[in-house]
Amino acid sequence: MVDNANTTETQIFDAALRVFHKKGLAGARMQEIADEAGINKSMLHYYFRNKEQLFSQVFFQSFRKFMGSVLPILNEPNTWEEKIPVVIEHYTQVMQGNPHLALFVINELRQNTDGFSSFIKDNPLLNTVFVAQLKQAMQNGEIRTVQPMQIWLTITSNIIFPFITEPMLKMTINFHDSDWDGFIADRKKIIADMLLLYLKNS
Amino acid sequence: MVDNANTTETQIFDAALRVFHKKGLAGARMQEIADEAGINKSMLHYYFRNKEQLFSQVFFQSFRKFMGSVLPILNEPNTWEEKIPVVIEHYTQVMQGNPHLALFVINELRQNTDGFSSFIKDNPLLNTVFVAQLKQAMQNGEIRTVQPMQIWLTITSNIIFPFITEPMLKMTINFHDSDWDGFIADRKKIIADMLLLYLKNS
DNA sequence: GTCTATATCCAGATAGAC
DNA sequence: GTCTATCTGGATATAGAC
Repeated sequence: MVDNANTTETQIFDAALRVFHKKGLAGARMQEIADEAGINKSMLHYYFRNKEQLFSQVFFQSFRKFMGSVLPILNEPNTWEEKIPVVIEHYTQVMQGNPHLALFVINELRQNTDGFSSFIKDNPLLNTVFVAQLKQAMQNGEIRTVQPMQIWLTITSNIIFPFITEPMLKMTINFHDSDWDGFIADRKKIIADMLLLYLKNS
Repeated sequence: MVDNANTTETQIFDAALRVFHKKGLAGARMQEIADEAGINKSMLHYYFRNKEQLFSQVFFQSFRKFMGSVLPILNEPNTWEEKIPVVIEHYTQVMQGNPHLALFVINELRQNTDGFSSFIKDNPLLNTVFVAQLKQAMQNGEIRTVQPMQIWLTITSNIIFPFITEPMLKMTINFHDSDWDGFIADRKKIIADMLLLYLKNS
């Protein structure tokens, strides 16, 4: 099988992803993407026709990575309680590997709600095994009755928000880089402990 | 005293604030700001010289509203326990009154870390009465020992993140507008309860 | 202070040689 | 497929009349 991982097209795509993630659709420049890819600007148009289409491809891959990558975890055959730290660990690693991903997706989605809504609607988040397990545990009286969406938002807010405000945090307080890693490590445990304690205490 | 609230200059500033909040620095257009203010485009340059300066003024006011407005609350002479729901309520109202504020500040700050750092550093967040009270309670063994920054991030993440992802949430699940208000009302109580439970359970 | 007209620049996109 | 050169539209900014 031929390795197509390093074709011109993928080089452009990877460069575009980096630039769009950092600058957004409005702030990105085709010239900068070309420079980042180390090729000529016309090549962008040759392979992707125009800026809009190049952006679309980057956006949809990013959206899937941000929203879709967690679904398999939520549908695994372990307990809801076991899933929580796994989800936290998952998002931590996604954020660490793609520092601009979350803010990019949130931002572009906010500005172009209409354009993407057809692609995105019917997100199966609320139909996962995880949510079914939570509802069951609530019915059984094992945990407090709360909207599953509140639980989901508690998990994601607590782990994603620190990353998107990371530059601000490092600026306003004196975080050294070594402190940051420890801070995130602590945070993973705190979030899981806090949520479990809340759910089980009725 | 003369009322200067409706001068051309303030009309421009208010219009610029709305447009910059929605579109960001890179996405905003001077023409759109002029249209929004109902005046001629040259007026923007007459009063604010150029786009950069107009943006700066908008940004710094927004930053103060986002970060600075909570400081008085944290320094009031009530207990740390009383402050928590007040802070949550405060941020809820700021978000509801300025739907684009948080994402705007987070975003522009991320893209121009250097440009604003001198203005922003030495944020007195960690020197507030609130943080002093938390440390004291930890020393007394009244609450669990955690970095105050973890507590602060738990409060802000849980209440701000849902607002900045609001369009996404309304898109991916079926939130009707009436549900949303109830969801936020529930959320305020959940966050406070969850955090207090966690802190007091050692 | 407010407007119209215009200068200047820059980014996206295309034409066409190789 | 890849490059250089160029076109075109749009956005910031200025000049200058009133």
